[in-house]
Amino acid sequence: MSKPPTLEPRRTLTLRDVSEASGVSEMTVSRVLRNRGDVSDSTRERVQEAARRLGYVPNKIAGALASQRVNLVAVIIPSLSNMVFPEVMTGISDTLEDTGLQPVVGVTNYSPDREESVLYEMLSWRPSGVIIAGLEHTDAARAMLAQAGIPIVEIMDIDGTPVDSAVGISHRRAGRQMAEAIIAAGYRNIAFLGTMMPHDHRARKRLEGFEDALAKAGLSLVDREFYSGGSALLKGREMTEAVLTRSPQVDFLYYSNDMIGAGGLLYCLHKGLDVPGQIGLAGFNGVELLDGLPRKLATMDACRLEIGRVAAEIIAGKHSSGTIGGEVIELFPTLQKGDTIRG
Amino acid sequence: MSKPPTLEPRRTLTLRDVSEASGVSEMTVSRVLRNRGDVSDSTRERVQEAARRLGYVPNKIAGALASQRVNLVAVIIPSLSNMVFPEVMTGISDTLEDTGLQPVVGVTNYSPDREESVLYEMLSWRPSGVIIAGLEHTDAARAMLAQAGIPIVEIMDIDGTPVDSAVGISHRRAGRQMAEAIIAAGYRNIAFLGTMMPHDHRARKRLEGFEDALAKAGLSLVDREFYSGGSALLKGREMTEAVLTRSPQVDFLYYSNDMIGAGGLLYCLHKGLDVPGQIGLAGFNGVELLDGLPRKLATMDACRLEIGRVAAEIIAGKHSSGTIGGEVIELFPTLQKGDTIRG
DNA sequence: ACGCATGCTGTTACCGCTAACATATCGCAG
DNA sequence: CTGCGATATGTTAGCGGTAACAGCATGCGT
Repeated sequence: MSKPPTLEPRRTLTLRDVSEASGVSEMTVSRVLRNRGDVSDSTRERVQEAARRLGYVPNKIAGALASQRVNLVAVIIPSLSNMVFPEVMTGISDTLEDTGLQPVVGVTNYSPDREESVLYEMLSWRPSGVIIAGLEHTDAARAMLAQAGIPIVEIMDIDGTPVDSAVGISHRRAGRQMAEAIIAAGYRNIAFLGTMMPHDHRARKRLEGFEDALAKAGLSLVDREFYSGGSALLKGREMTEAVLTRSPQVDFLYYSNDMIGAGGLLYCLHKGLDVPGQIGLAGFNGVELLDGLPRKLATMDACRLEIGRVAAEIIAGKHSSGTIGGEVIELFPTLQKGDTIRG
Repeated sequence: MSKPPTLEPRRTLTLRDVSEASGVSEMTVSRVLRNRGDVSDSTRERVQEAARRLGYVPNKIAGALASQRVNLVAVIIPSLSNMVFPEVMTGISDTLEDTGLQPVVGVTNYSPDREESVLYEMLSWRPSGVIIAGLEHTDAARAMLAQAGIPIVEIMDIDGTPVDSAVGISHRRAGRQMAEAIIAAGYRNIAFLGTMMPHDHRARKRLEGFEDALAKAGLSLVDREFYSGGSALLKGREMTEAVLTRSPQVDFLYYSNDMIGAGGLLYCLHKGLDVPGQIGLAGFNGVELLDGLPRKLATMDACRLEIGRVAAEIIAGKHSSGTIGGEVIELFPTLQKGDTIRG
């Protein structure tokens, strides 16, 4: 590596360097760079020129320590690889865009312990707020959240007691609604296919709501199949084959997410089954992927974008409601029957 | 909100609080909490107990300023929603796991200006290293990277000149290889379908390599179709229909990514076309999704996990090669012919 | 007995920046 | 001319930790 043609980067620059280069005090440089307080136009220009020429990048660590203000928002989610959280992130980023706040992502892989340590790590950077998925946390994590003294928003789920605020949907209700729609369409031999992850509380709650509604109609699941890991599309295919082989009487397949539902749908179509006449299917999430499938899978959208948007608004303090903290905002997903529930 | 039953969190705790609560100096508390230096067992326990009881969370801002050490690695990528970067992230996280380093993600949405400002923002937190996608950056961004005085790893692509280190594949070569395989299989009327994004340099380079190889065989693309935004699966379907309608003689469809390729494949199968006899298809990336498709799409994996792993190793300073900075590491993707190229 | 390494704890001086206050300088009403 | 508010800049004192070094026992070889 040849050294760059300009100034060699001997050590990192400080305000003092810019101050010396422009002949004013550090304080004035600080004011110019933060665009705060009164500075004469001539000084401002001189300082900006010097900063640009030197390639000065301010040290936010020192700035944050001195000002006791950090423009970071901790976002803690279980995973990035399943289409749902990236969209929540989009909602958050878009809303935070013009607030000066910046999201910082931490991933837990659905492990409560990992969540706890990620949270600890992020809190030690003293963020302005925390957005965290789910209502289930370790006792220690809950205590940290409560003590942090900053706005906390638990997202995705509202079936439980939040530490501070919550934005999400009722997964129990979502499961119930889907069951009711399926029953109303005349299906009676219903199977469930989903994740095995013991820590996917939202999938669990949907199943609970689903079974409640079945029970109310005097029905119960005729079969169930669980998976973990691997290609969701492929798993959906394999699980569907397993269920249909084991329980040929099944006339409806309820999947815990759209990806495995899509796999199941492809399998059924491949087998030449009559969908939705002979057999119906439904997933959950309303992922965009489904638009490209040969037939549209029934699903419920999880209001992901909206959840991100509202959570960010609460943190940024610009959410409509005037109350300070402690609100639970329920969003209502719409059921899209697609082409895989008859009627 | 009722106040928690224990101590009210009046203000955030400092080392001093723990120090007073345990009757030792702040320095000793600091030593205990960082597990550094010699501390007697009895003192250690007393301090830990106090810290735990108070719910003390250290202030890394102050710590970083004092120690001039920050355990963060900036990771700057164009997007999170397309399956490829999440997997790179996994490689990075896994490798950084036991180094004490922590990745922090910034997303640019394929905008060079946004990349520049995200980079500026992250550098102002003085990270220990930067992992950034691609070799194309604004002049200002390149200057910042060069001046930062920390290890920089540009990932995904090696067709160009890196600021410091680079880990990736040659997309030009990848395009060329795929073209050669297609020609060898006897296809002659080849169309390209891909993103229009002017800033997806890697897709562009693949296409360039692809066309080079075609030209060398005396061929050229008989049609091309571009898209941007929307559901990739659906777009693949629509574009494929458009191309096949417009240019019925086409016997091979080369897609710039697997997702649109999958859409195209589903369309072809739906239309009852003979794949790969009558028409062949290929994508790029080797995404796991493909495993669930009725037929396996030909593709080339982009070595995503490996790229993340190696990049993180370089930052962590534990990469095999003894050299200090400035290395270009080329990875070699394998071509998977799947079921959509004949022969 | 002495010297010296070793274990444990405390003291001091910053890290780079900003809040708060102090200090010019100037225009202009009284 | 005086006084006072606005404008523009500088000075001081931290923010909450940690590096570096300074005590002060204690143990041990000689």
